[in-house]
Amino acid sequence: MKTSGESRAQVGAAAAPSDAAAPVSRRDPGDVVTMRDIADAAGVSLSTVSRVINESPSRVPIAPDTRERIMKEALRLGYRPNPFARALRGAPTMLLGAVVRDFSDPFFAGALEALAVEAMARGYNIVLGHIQGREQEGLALPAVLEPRRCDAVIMLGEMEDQPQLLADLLDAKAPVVALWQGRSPIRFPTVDVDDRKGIAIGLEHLVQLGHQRIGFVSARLPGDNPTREEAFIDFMVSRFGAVPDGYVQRCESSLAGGEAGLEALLGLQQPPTAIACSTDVTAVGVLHGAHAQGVNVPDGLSVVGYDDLMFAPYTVPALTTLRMPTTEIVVEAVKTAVALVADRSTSPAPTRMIFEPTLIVRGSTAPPPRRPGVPVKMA
Amino acid sequence: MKTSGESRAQVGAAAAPSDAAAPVSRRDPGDVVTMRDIADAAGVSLSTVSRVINESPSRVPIAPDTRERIMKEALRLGYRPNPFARALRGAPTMLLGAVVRDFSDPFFAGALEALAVEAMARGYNIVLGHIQGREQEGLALPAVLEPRRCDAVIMLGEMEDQPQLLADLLDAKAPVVALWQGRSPIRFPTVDVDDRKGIAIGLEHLVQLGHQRIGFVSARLPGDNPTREEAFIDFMVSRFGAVPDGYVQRCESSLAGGEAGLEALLGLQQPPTAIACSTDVTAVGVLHGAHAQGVNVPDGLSVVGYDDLMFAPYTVPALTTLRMPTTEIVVEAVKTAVALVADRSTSPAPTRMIFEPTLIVRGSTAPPPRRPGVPVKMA
DNA sequence: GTGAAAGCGCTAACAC
DNA sequence: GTGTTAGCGCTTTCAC
Repeated sequence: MKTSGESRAQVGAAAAPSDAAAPVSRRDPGDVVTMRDIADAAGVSLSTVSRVINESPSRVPIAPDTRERIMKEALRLGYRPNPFARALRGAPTMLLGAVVRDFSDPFFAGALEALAVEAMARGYNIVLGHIQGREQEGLALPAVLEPRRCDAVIMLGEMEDQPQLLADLLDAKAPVVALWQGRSPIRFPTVDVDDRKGIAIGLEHLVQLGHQRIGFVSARLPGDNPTREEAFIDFMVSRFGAVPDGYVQRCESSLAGGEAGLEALLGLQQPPTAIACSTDVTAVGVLHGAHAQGVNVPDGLSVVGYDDLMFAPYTVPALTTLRMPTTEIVVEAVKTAVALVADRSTSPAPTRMIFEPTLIVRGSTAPPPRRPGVPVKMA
Repeated sequence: MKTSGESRAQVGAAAAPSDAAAPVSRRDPGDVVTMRDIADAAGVSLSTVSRVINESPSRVPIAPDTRERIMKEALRLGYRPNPFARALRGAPTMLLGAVVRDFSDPFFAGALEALAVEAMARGYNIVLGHIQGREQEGLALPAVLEPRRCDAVIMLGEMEDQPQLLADLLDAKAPVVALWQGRSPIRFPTVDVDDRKGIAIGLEHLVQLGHQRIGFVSARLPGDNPTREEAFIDFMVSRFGAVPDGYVQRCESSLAGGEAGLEALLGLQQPPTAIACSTDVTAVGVLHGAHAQGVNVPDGLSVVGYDDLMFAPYTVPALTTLRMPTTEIVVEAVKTAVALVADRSTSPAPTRMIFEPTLIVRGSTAPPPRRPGVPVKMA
C-alpha cells in the first residue's frame, strides 16, 4: 500500500472582484451565495429575489426588468438554494429513505437499483438505511435512518424480527410504503408479489415435465416468513397427497445454503428428480453443488429458482426461474410514496397491491431421468 | 393485479392530556415536539434545554435538578432534534453522497454495500446518486446529488465521460473521495487497487500452468479506461513478444458481452487455451458461453476473472479470479472522507492510496489441453 | 410591483 | 446557573 501525491489543479482560484463577468468559481470557504447576496447585487430586496427564484407560485407580478436582473445575478454568482433552509420551512426534502434488511442479497440490490432509478426520475434521492447483520431485537429507526429528513420511507422486505423498527415506522411522521412483505401483517400501503402463485407455476412446470418427486430448498432469513415454503407444501399435498420426509430443506439464505440443501436432498434414500428453490441465490448454490457432485442438470436433476436475478440466464445451465415485475413494483411503490407526500392529509391506509410473477423457462429443467431415483451422472 | 385493504391498527391514538405519563404516541399532524415545548413543560428557557440536550460541549454547569427535569420532559414528550435546523447552523448532516456510475454492476453493488456498512458504523447514512444510463455529456452534480446536504461525496468508479460532473465535484463545497479510478487523473484523494499487478498475477498463474495462448475479454464501460486491457497487453508483449491478432476482445460490460467475447475468441483460427477477463461479470458470460459451445472448463479452456464477486465461488466451475480488499478500500475511503469533514481546514490534496489484489485459485483454471488449438469438447 | 418583518428549530454569544 | 438575543437561509404574510 503506497501513497503518492500531486498538487491539485487550481480551478480559477483568483478571488474574482464582485463585478466579474463569468460564474465565479466557488472554492474559498465562506463564500456560499445566499439570496441576500443576489438581492444586494441586484439592488432589490430579499423577498423579491425569493419570488423570482421560486417563480412565485401565487400571482406575483414582477417587473420583467427586475426579474431578469435578478436571474442574471443569480446565475452569475452561481446561486444554489440551501435545501436545509427550505426544509426548515416545510418544503419537501426530496429524499426517500430505503430500509432494506441486507442488500448483499442480490435480489434486494437489484430492487434498490430500480428504486433509485425511479426515484431519481422523479427528482428524489435515496437514503440508505439497512440493518445489516444487526439482528438485535428492537433496532430503532433513527439508528438506521433519520426519518425526519426523508419525505417517505420505503421498506424492502420483511422486518418482522424488528419490532422496534416497525413501531417507529408506524409512528413516524413520514409515510411508509412496504415492499415484499410476504405474509407479514399489512401495516402500510404495500406492494407485493403473489408468491403462492409463483411457486405453484414453477411446480406446475415441473409436474408437466413429468416430475413427481420434487424437493424444496427453503432459504430462511431471520424474520423471513414461510410463504414460499408453505406454498410448496400446499401444492405438493394437494397434488400428491404428501411431501416425503426431508423433501423440504431449510437452509441459510446464501449460495452455501443452497449447496447444503442440495447435498441433504441428494443424501436421501429416494432423492428428488427436481428441486424448486425459494430464491435464485440458493438455486445457484444448488447448481454448483450438483456439478460438484457430478449430477447433470437438467438430465439428472431439474432445478427451478425464484427471482430471475441478472445472473440467472448465465448460470450453467441457464436457470429456469420465476420473474417478478420488479420495475413495476418499485414504480408503484414510488408513485404511492410520492402521492402520500403530496397529499399529506390522506391517511396512509394499509392497502395491498399484488403483482404476479412469470415463469421463465431456461435450461435447468427437463423431464426426469428414466430410472427415477438414480440421478444421472455426467458421462 | 388486485388491491385489498384493511383498516390500520390504531396505535394508542387517544390524544393524551399534556400530563400523560408514558411517551405520547405521535401521529397527529402538527404536534412535532420542539425545544420550546420542553422548555415550557419544564419551566425553563430554551437555551437551558439546548445545553442539556447537547451535553453542552463547553463547561456549562447545569443544576442536576434542572437537567433531570428537562431530560424527563424531553423523553416524555418524545423530543427529537430537527436535523435541518441543526444543519442550518452548520452542524454536519451525517450524510455521505455516493456517486456511482451504474450499480446494476454487481461489483459496485457490493462496494456500495460495504460503504453503507462502514458509513453507518460511523453514524453516517448514504445518499445514492447514480448516473444510470444518463450518459449525456456534461451531467451536472446537482442532477445526481444535492451536494449541499452531504458532508462529503464518495465517487465509485471513473467518471471521465462526465466532465461536468467532475467539474462540479471539484468545485463542490463538500470534500470528495474517489474510488477505483483506474488510470484517470488523480483529482481527489483516491483509494484504488493496483490493477496492473492484479492482471499480471492472474496471467502469471496461467503461464505457470503452461498456457501461452491467452486471450483477453475486455469489458469497456463508457468512459472506462483501459488499465486492465493495457496491463494484459504489456504483460503478454513482455512475456511472449506480442499479442496475436484478435486475442483482445472488447465487449460490453455485461454477461452477454462476456459470452460474445468468448465466441469471438473461439472463432479464431488458433483459439486461445486460456482467457483472462477484465471482470467477473464477463467471466461468468464466458463460462456460460463455453458451456453452451460444449467447451469444457477448465480441461479445454481456462478462465480467470477479476473482482471475486459473491457468485465467483459458485459458478460452474468455480471461478479463479482476483480479489480486491474491497472492505479495506471502502473503510479507508470513509475514514478519509470523515477526516476531511472533521478537519475542514485541510485542503483535500489529491493523494492516492493503492491496495493490492490477491489471486484466488478455484476450479476454472488448469493446464492447457494436450493438443493445443483444439478445445476439448465435453464427452 | 416591491420591501419589511416574522419566524421555521436550533445554537452560541453575551448578559445577569 | 440560567435567561435573552441574534441569527443560520429561506418563505410568506402584510404593508406601502
